[in-house]
Amino acid sequence: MGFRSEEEVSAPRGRVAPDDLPPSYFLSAGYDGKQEKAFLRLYEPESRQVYLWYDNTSHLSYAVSKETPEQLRGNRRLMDYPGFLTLERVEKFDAIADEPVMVTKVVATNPLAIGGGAGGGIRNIIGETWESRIRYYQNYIYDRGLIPGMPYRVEAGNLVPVEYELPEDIQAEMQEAFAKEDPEFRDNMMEWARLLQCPVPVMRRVAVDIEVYTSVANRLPNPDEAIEPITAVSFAASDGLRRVILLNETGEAAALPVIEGAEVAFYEDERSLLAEVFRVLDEYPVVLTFNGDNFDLRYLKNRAQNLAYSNDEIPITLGRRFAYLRNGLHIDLYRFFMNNAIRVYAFGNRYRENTLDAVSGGVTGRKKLEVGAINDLTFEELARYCLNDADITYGLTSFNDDLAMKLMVIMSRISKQTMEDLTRMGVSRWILALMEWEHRQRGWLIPNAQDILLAKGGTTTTAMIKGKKYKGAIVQDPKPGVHFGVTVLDFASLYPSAIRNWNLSYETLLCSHEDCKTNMVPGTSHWVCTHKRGMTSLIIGSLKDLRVLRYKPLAKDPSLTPEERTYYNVVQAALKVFLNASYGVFGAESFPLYCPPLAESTAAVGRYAMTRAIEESTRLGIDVLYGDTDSVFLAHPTQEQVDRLTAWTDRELGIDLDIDKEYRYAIFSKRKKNYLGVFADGSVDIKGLTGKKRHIPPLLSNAFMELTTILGGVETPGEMPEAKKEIQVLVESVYAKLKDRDFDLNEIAFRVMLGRKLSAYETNPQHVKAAKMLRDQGTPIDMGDIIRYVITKNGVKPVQMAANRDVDINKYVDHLESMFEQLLDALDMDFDTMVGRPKQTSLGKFFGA
DNA sequence: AGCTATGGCCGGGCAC
DNA sequence: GTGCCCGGCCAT
Repeated sequence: MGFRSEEEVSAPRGRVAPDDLPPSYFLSAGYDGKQEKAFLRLYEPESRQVYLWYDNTSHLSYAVSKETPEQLRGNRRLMDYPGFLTLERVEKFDAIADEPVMVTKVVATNPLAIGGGAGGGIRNIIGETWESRIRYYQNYIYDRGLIPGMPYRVEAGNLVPVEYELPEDIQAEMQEAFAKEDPEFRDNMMEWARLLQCPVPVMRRVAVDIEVYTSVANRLPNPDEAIEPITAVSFAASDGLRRVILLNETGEAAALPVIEGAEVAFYEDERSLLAEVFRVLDEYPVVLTFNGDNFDLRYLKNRAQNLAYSNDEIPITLGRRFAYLRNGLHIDLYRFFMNNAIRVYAFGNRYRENTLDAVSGGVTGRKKLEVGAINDLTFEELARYCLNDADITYGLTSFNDDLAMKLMVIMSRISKQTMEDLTRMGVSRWILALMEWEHRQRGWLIPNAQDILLAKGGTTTTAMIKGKKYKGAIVQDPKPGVHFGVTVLDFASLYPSAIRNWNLSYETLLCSHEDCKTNMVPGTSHWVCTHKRGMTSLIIGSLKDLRVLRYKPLAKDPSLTPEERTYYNVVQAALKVFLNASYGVFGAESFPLYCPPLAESTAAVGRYAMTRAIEESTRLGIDVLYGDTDSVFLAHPTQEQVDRLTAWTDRELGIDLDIDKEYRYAIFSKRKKNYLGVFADGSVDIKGLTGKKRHIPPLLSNAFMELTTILGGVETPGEMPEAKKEIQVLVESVYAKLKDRDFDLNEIAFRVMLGRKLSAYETNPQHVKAAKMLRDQGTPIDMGDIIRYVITKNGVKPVQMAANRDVDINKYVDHLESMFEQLLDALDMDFDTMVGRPKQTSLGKFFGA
C-alpha cells in the first residue's frame, strides 16, 4: 500500500459538461488525480456524446472505526499521515446488535494517498475498521444515493437527478396488482419498478478489433511487449461506420481491397495508422472489444509507446487487469459474456467456450471467417477477416434490439455499479455493491465478515457430499422406465421465495430477542426474528415478486408490441440473474457478507417446501416419478389434481408452483439428474445424459442425437416396438463404423478443457496426459485450452499426434455402450445382445473364461 | 487474484 | 479386485 503516484491515474479528457446539460445518463465515475477531483461521465443521448462532470469533493475514501478519535490519535502510523486524514464522530445503526452505535469516520482527504483508493490503506494504518473495502468512487455514489444508468441533469454547475416517475396508469396498475402485498414490500417494489421502467438510452458505440503480425507461427503476440507491428484494425459502429485500415509498409503498389459497405484504407507507416485508430476511439462514447482488457487495447497502448507516442497522446490507460479509455467507456465483451451468471441465466447456455467464434455463433449465429495463418493472408483476406471480427463483436451488443446493452444498463441500475465495473465483475460483487448501497441509504454499519461469523456462527446440518459445509437440496430417486403423459411442475424462484417468506437475512437470523427463539426455521436449529423485516428478505423478496408478478407476465403479453415484450424480457432476465445468485453468495466464504446460517436456512426451507409438496401430491393420488430441488415430475395428473396441488402450495407455503413443461412421454433411468423428455411437438429435452456432454466425441454424440431423434418420433406406446427396430439398426451401424475404423480422428476425439495450468495438476488425468505430450512437442498450452485426444492401446494421444491405427476400438465400444445404456435400460434393450457380443456380466465372464 | 451454492454421474488413476 | 478420490461436466 502507501502512496500511489499520480501518473497511475491519468486525467480523463474530452468534453466537460456545460452548466446546463440536458438529461444525461450517469454511466461511469472515477477520480482525476491531476485535478484531485471526482468526476462522473454523463452520456447525453441527443448529442450522442459523453461529458465529464467534475465535483469538488475529494473525500472519497474512508473507513469507519470502533475506536474514538482520541484513541486513533494515539496511533503512531496514523499520525504519519496528518495531512491526509480527518476524523469525524458519526452515528450508525448496528443491525446485528439491533442498536445505534457511535463510530469514528476516518476520511482520506486525498484518496490516492491511501492505497490506491481501495481503502485498504486506511485499514492498514488504523487497524480494525468497517466499510473500508469499498472502492473510492463507490463511496461517492453511495453517499449521494446516485444510481448508475439513471438520468441526471447539470444545472448551474450542480448535479440534479432527473426524477423519472412511473406513468400514472402503470402506478395505478401496480398498486392494484400488489394490493395484497405487505406495504413495506409494495413500496420497495414501486421504487425498483421506477428504476426498471426508466427508458434505456440507445448508446452510440464502436467495436474495434486488431490483427498483429506474428513472426513465430502459432504464437500469440505478447501485448506487454508489443514488439510486432499491427497490420490491420477494423471498426464497426452503431452509426453504420465499417472501416478497415491496413498497414502497407512496403509501399508496394498493392490493390486496395474492395469490401461492400465498408471503407478500406492503406497506411504506409504504423505511427499514422495508430493516430487514426486513436482518433476513431476518441469519437465514440462507448468502445466495445472482445478481450480488449488483455489484448487489443493493451497492445495498442504499448505499441504506441514503443513508437514514441507520449502518454497524453494515447487515449488508453492500463490498469493491472483492465484497460480504460480516457474519453469514454471501454466494455470488454469477453469478460461480460464469460461471466457464468450471464452465460447461464441471461443467454441460456447458448455458448460454452470462451472464444469470439463460440459466443457469437451461439448468441447471434454469426461466426468468425475461416482463414489460414494470419501472416499468409492477402490484404483482402486480412481485411475481410478483421472486419468480420469487429462486425460480430458489435453484433453481440446489437442483436435482438440491443438486448445486451440494455441488460448492462438495467443490471447497473440494480447493482449500483458503473457499467465498466458491472461488465468486469462477478455476480458476487454485484450483489455486494447492491447490499452496501442499501446499508448506506439506511445509515447502517456495513459489517465485516468476522462480525457476522462471530455473531451468527456456522452451520448445523451435515452435507450429503463430503467436504461441503451444509445440507443442500433433495433429489428424489426416479422411477425408471418409460412414462407417458408427464407433467413437470416447479416452484417459481424457490430460494428467493424462501428468503422472502421466512424473513431470512444476516441480521434477522439468530437475532438477539428472547421471544424470537421459538420461531424456528424447519430442519435447522436456527430461529429468525419476528420484530423486524430483514434487509435481504426485503430486497430479494421485492425483486422476486416484481419478476414473478409483473415482468415475466409482461414479457409474454401478446397485447404488447414485440419491442415492449423484448424490453420486459430483458428486465426479467436481469432480475433472474440477481435472484439466482442471491442464495449462493451467502454460502461462499469469499463473500464479505458470508453468513452460513443464512445459506443453510434457505436450503432447509427449500427442502421443507419440496418434501411437503411431494407428500401433498401423493395425498392427492398423484404418482410422483421424480423430483430435483424445486421441480416435481408427475405421472398423468388430471387438471383438477394439478389445480388442487398448486392452490395448496400457494396457501400453505406462499410459493407459486407452476407448470414448467409437459412431456408426451419421458424416459428415466435409475440415475438421478439423468432423463429424457419428449414434448408434444416431438422435440426432445435431454438432461444430464452422457451423450449430450461437451467432451464426448462427435461420432458418439451424433449417434446419441440420432437415438433421441428416433425417440422423439414416438407418439404412442404402440409405436415403441417400431422405434426399437430403428434403434437396433442405428446401434449396429455405429458399431460397424467403429469396428471398421471408418472415421476421421476428429470424430472420435474427446474434447476436455484444462481447468487449471498444467503445473497445477496433482494427478494425471487423460486430458492432462495428452496436453503434456502436446507441450513437450512445442505447442503452447494454457488453462482454458480444450485438449482433443483419442484413446489408444497404450493410453491416450492428442489428435494432432495420433494415427487411425493407434485407436483402441474396444474402449470406444465401451463408451458407446455406457452412453446408450442410460436409455436402453429403460427400454428393456441390451447393447451386448444388439451387437452380438457375449454379455459382459461377471457371471458370464466367470463361465466364459 | 479467481471466487454464488450443493447434489450427482462418469471415467480414470491410485492405494490397499 | 475393491474402494476412494480427482477432475470434468452437468442439474437445479
